[in-house]
Amino acid sequence: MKRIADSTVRRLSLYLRFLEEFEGRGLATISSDELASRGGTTSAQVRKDLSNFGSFGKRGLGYSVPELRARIREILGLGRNWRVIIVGAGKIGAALALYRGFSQRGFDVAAVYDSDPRKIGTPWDGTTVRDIASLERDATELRAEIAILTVPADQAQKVVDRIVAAGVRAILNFAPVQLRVPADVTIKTVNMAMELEGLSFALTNRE
Amino acid sequence: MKRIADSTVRRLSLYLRFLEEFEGRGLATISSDELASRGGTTSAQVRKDLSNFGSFGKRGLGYSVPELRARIREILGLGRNWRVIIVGAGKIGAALALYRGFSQRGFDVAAVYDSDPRKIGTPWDGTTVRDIASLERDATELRAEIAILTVPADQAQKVVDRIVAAGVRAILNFAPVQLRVPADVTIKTVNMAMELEGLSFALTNRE
DNA sequence: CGTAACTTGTGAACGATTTCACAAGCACCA
DNA sequence: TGGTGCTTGTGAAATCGTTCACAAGTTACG
Repeated sequence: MKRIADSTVRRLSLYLRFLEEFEGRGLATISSDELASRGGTTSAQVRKDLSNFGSFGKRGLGYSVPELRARIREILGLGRNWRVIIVGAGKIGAALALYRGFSQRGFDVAAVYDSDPRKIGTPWDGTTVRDIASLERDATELRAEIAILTVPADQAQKVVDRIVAAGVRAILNFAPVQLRVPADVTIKTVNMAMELEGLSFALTNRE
Repeated sequence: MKRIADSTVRRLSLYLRFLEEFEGRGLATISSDELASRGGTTSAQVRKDLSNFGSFGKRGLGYSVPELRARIREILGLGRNWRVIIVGAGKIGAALALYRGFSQRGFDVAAVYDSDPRKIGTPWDGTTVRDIASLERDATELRAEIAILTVPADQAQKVVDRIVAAGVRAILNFAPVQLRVPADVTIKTVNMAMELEGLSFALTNRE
């Protein structure tokens, strides 16, 4: 399959959100132009993005909202539920676990891990915090596909190696470090400091 | 000034982190190649990034670690402290406020806002939660440059309009919606759902 | 002082992504 | 049925970002 740009995938996510909103309002069809203006892009961009995967619209009419929504869900792999583990039961991990959007969107938190003996065994939103030492041992039981990493920076690489060893092939990293993973593992890093510094740069270098 | 790519700014942040680490270890100089391999990029990329802002290296030798660190800090606008307000005292807001890296890196939390009467007035890490209604009134006192937005999606646009009205020109948005702001306001959106869907796409469309 | 080893800074080539522009398809209506 | 108005899908052009490749500067050393 043709390589798809990361920016395209992000926009598909965005379109999906708008389509859900439009469907909630009972709209039957939508044009690439309406979708574009809602998402801050252009109609040509919307059509190009979609054309990577087929042709879903009707000339002269636009796109059927429910159909396009279904197609994008399928493209993004949201036709099924994913098993997620959260590694690091600190403040950020807790905030994420409580975020309702998660399970609503088909990402089920299967387990939460920590290395702190004071946290291990404590109750956590219907389950209990597990010892990070049992990560590999639990792997066959849980068969998690996605890991969310919220451990301190200095432990992140060590922990991510074990996550990969446990068979997880997609990682969302909140630790403020650059992690190394094998080529067949997808990792996305969300780095607060980097975002803030981007804002600082923008404020400083206004013309 | 020449327009700088977003990707360049993100890499500068990354280089800065490495330089701090190297300086901590007492290294005096570093080559573009070492910096590159540490950050998963190429030496040409490092040099091109830096060349946007001047020439800081010595041919044959590389870059002085302390000097380059100082230069990048200056470029990113980190030579001063920034006043930050957190709008939305929920779980995510709380997790962020407690994140130590913030103040360490020169981003001072000047105030926290919420609209929930049960939260307003409660103590919060040395200050108290303020009523979001007083946002504009507080503006001249606080002179905040950056706002971190962690309110529910359905309130986000309304709140962001008020943040802009209060004179804030840079916003880090955690609400899972696309926000509209005037052209002179910089907004960065961190959207968990979008990141997870990116992982879902990657897992689904492996060749 | 000359040469070898190394590394920067940067035009030019390349590759990827976005925008343009238009033929072709569809619905509606007279 | 033919004409009008609208919107898609997509090559081609333009723009943007990355990689290549090499001249030129610097140090080390005999």
